[in-house]
Amino acid sequence: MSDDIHAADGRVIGTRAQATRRKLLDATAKLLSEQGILDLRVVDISREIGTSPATFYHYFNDVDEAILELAREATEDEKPLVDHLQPGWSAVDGLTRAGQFVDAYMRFWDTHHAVLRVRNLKAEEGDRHFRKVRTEANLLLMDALQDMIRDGVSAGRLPKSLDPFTTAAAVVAMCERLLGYQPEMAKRGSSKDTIRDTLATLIYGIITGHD
Amino acid sequence: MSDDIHAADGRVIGTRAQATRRKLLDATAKLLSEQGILDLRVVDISREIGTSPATFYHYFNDVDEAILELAREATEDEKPLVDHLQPGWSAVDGLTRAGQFVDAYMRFWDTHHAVLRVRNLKAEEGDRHFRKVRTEANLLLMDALQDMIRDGVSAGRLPKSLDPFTTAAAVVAMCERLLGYQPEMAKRGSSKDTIRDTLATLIYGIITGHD
DNA sequence: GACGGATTCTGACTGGCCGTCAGATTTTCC
DNA sequence: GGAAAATCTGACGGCCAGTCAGAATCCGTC
Repeated sequence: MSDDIHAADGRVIGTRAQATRRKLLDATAKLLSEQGILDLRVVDISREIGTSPATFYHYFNDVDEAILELAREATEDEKPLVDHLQPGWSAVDGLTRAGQFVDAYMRFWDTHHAVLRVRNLKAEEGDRHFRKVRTEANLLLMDALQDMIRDGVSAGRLPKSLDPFTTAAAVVAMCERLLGYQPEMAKRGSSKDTIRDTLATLIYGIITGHD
Repeated sequence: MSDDIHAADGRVIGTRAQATRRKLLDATAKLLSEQGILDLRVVDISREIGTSPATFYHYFNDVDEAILELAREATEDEKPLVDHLQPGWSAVDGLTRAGQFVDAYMRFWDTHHAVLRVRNLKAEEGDRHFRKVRTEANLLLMDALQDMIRDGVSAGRLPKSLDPFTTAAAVVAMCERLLGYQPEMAKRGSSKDTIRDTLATLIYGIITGHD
């Protein structure tokens, strides 16, 4: 597989075209976070960069394809988060490290939440491509988490009824979804810092079995 | 506020109309779980019950309004779950009780996931009505969870850095989202039972501070 | 510096869905 | 049986998706 960038018809494209494609992707991301997927129209995306819908369809077969590309880019930004999830969180520094992971995750979420929302919707509605992208992204974190959890179980700090893979998934699930609640929680008195500290404490507890 | 059922123009409707409205709601729910929100068309909903789009618009101003109603109905089905979340989970029976809660939650989710998915999407995209419905539904469980968590914190079984409200939100978040991962996890070897047991163990641990 | 082929872009069109409204049909009640 | 109320729908204007033929631009070559 090559890294060349293709138009919708599969042809490799030059630098001018690459710039147009990039502008279309950026406009898609912008409108997605401003208006949401249900009101996203190709006309608007095109207008946003001063071109016509036909141009959009020159680069993408449909809107999904553009969003899928944005979701892949989000996955790239998720990769560095794994660095925070290396085995060996101790009773001394574990909570601090969990906090650092949560900080990084929150930044990642802030940047990409509009796209991730659609990725998750389409994945849950059964779209094959979005499922694949989501699963790959989640496995990045889950593989690392799984190892740490397995350590905790075999050291007897965590109950044997915890399946490491499922627990890892639960941790990712908790992070993802809790941040989705943020705006409503803010209204009821949970500040960003409270969320951060609570999430870090929970993750630290779940993963290591320390309290 | 009365319990009378209204058409889109606000007039109270009779029994024949109520039956039509109900059929439209059922058809909406059916197509929502079959095709997803992005491909949901009013024409299809109407055709499903052998009527015309104009009839749909007689009862709902738009598709959102119908889905909002379905989301409210889901909330009704969520209320009984609170019974499982009464303080006093002990080291002896706590895990069993957590398991019963998870069982009930999984049944609830199975029934309503297509609607809940849209409710959550719209809520996260900032729709006021869907936010309200989601918040109210979540608070049902969170209020009960919060009390249990507060008990755990004041008894010293849970760390003080856990904010009870945020922790309650995290538990709900974990349940909701993890079940969304189910199909993909099944492919990687996490059976429904594994998910159930792991989730129960996690909830039991988070809420009570026992391991 | 202008010519020709390759690349990139777009105007204009078809088809389909949304949402409305006037009026047809059915029910209710006297 | 007939008038009034309730319920339903055919038909239409407007808007957006997606396509295609051809216009505009770019780039290497002489």
